[in-house]
Amino acid sequence: MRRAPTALSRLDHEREAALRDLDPLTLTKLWDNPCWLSFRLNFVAFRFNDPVYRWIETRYGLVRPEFVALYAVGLKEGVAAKNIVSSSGLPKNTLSRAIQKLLQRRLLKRETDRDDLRSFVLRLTTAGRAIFEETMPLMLQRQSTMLSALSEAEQRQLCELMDKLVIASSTWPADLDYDAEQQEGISS
Amino acid sequence: MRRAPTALSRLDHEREAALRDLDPLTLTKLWDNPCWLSFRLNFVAFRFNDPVYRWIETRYGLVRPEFVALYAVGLKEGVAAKNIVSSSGLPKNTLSRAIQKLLQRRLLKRETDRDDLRSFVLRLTTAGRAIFEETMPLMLQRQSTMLSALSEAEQRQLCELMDKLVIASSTWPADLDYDAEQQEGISS
DNA sequence: TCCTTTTAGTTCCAAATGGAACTTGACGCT
DNA sequence: AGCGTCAAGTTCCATTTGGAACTAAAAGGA
Repeated sequence: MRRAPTALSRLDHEREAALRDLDPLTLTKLWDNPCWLSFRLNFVAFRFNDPVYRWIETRYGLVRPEFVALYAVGLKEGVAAKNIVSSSGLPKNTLSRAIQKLLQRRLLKRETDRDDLRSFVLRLTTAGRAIFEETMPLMLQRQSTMLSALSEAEQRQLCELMDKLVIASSTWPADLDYDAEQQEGISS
Repeated sequence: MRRAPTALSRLDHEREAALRDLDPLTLTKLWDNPCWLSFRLNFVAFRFNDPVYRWIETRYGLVRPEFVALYAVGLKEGVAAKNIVSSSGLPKNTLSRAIQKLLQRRLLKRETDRDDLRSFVLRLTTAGRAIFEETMPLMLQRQSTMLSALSEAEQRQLCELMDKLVIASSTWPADLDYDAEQQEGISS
């Protein structure tokens, strides 16, 4: 079976420590798995998401889609639900409900968009912004905890490589069988 | 507001194309977001996961946790449910159900572990392995589509950087407020 | 050895989820 | 202007989810 480019390399101290702490199946998924990219991405993303969302849920009683919405509005006042939908990948009814909840709790306010009467412009209330600003430093702290294994240069590299992927992503087919058709030259 | 290390750099052609295709909020989350790491990770991971799981669901009628289990057993015959739980982050009852479904559909078989009578050893049936082997090339194709934006050297770099993060992950606190305590020197 | 604590996996049930249909407004075409 | 199509957001409802309690087996003490 094909392996990840780093398989079996660098069997040093850190690696040994990791071998002890991680489940054997995790090790297989990491170093004996042809699909190395997705597992690493999901694994590292999960190590960020899980503590963050658990903390936010216990601290503020906001579930994931609710915080996604609040965070989005915090980053960019005046967005509409549709923007949050397409930037988050969550279904639009889930976000509709999340926004309703945030409106009820007065963490968000909205006014109809005068240019498109179907749409609403979302803003944070003072209470909403307070949560956003309280949370941000914790998330940044988590990020820097995670990045502390890398040098400054490596952090910049990682950022650039991920950027390239994101930028290229608009050219990736939305469907898997389309990827395969491209490869095999099937046109039907 | 702080920005990602790559913010405003490299405003070249690819970047312009991406600016056109992506939602404005997505651009903010990418290049005007102090938490650049998590958004990039989640974004790229989603671009892999979403087509893959949709395809598997329509093709085989397997939902995500079911395929997670099948794939795990495919990678490493003889694992137990607990291994899949700790390597996937899914709750154990969800995986219990997924495995039941796979057993019913005869994609998986299991025997009690003679060393631990609480536990079961899982294996793929022929039908299960067929799905695993049919799916793998498509996932690899998706992976190489995604990586095609990077040179060979960059791909190796990315793999190594993600490896470092994964290896370091065992030292990251499980809880967010613990991260913060570390930073602020709170001991209670 | 007996007893407490932990662990693997299952079951229960209230809550979240997400596909699909729906409502209302915008856009395009003739 | 009139009409068909598309888009933003909501509602409906069957399904999935996941926390918590549970069962049974293993591990850890004293």
